[in-house]
Amino acid sequence: MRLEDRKPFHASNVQSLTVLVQREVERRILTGELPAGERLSESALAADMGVSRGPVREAMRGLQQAGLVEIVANKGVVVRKIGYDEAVDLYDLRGSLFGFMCETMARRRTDAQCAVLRDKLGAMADAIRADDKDRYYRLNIEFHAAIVEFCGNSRARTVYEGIVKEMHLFRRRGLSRIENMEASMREHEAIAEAIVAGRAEDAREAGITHLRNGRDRFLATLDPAPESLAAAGRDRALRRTATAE
Amino acid sequence: MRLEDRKPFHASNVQSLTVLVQREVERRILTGELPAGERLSESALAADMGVSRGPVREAMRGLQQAGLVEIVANKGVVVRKIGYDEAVDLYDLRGSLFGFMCETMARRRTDAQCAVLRDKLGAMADAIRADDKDRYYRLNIEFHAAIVEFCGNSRARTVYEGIVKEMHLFRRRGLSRIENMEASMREHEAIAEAIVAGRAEDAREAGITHLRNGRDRFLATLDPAPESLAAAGRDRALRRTATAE
DNA sequence: AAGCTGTAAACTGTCAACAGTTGTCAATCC
DNA sequence: GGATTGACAACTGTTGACAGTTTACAGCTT
Repeated sequence: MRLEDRKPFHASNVQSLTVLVQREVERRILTGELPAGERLSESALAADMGVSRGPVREAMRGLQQAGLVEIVANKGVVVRKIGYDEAVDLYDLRGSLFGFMCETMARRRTDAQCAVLRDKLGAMADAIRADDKDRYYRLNIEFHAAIVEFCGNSRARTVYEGIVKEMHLFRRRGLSRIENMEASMREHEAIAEAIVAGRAEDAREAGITHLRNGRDRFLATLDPAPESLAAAGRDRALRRTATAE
Repeated sequence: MRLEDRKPFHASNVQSLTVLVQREVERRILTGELPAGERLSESALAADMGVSRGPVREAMRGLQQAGLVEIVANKGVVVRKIGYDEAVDLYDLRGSLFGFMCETMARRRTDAQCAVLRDKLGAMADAIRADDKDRYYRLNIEFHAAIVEFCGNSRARTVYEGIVKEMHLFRRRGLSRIENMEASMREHEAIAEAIVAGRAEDAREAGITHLRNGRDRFLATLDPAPESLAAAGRDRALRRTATAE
């Protein structure tokens, strides 16, 4: 499939090859088609996609800034590898940002936005009753996306979405499973309730709590959870040595 | 001055032209040498720095991802222009991040790090006694930088520093002035105290408060402060029309 | 046999040239 | 007179080629 064939034609869809290449490589990384640690050859990518090396190089530069690849001078570019501690840091940062966005949306919410949140919640409750985990997972993503969008802080949104992408670099399994739908649902309800009521501080805490629980649920599924996770005030150098992988 | 002459030679300093160009253009943007809204010509930049257009294009791609420039297909690159509302959003986001970093440092702090904070505070008190605003300003930056570094979350640091850079795109004056050193000092003391004591939640709130106050002090100096700032729950579209500039 | 050295292949960094697009401006038509 | 069209200039998008570096491997030395 040629890159240009993806979307129906429209003037605004005519992008530079750089953008197309960047999007495609990003997709391959996020789907795991290009696993973390993989070394990327410019010429190989260029040949594979039928373009010259220029656009590929530019795309790599963009992906580097986005944190998805690392570029070493005269050696090449590799898909970033994320260790256990770094993943925990990303989870925490993401949680803090999500809390901020919940708080911000609570301050700026409109009735229409609140209605959207309520709709999503209703659909999620339906999914639970039908025991449809896949549908619940999709709605879960939509619920989060709605808050991210409605918070209205576009820079926060960019940063948040970048971090979510980056987190895909850490392991791959488990990311699309929600074991305890009921617990997840209760947390969503708490978030939505606080936002709708305009209780900004409560919304922030509910958002952070939700992601912290999600983090713990996910990390608990990992092989031998390094004890460093629980220990507070732990030394940085020490943690580095305990890096997963 | 040639780009290569900046630093003493070391193997790790041998960077690609792309990196050198990106750094140089970033410097010109942050110093205001290239004002917001300025249109950048690849050929002109390339000629000016004595390189070809390739590295310049790659550097532009990096600066775009960093939020410092905007690239429009087939039209060119312009230094990003930030309006009033966007600046307020950036301040809020930065505050939230700084709070997160204070909180995180409070959890992970070491004695050596606490000693550094105390040293900075002492030096700042000296600067106040000497009524040396410039010195206080430098130390203020160092104090913030220390927290950013000691929080240990490297991704948070990257994001935070990127946002600080981006904020330079909004106006330029006033950014390097601190009117009320005593008030600023008290806030710093509150942050440091909470961190040293390990009171993470207090540290977070002190950090957020500090930046919120800084934001208000700065925004208050702007010409006709749009009333939108004070109004909570304000409509997004309306705010957009009130954009400064 | 283990380690070192030199050579060659492969790849990255950079450049200059070509192709395609956008914007300008003057001439033309209604 | 105003709007439209066409050509020209300037610039961006892309390409292929060349130079310098890294890496792997074969051959040599100890």
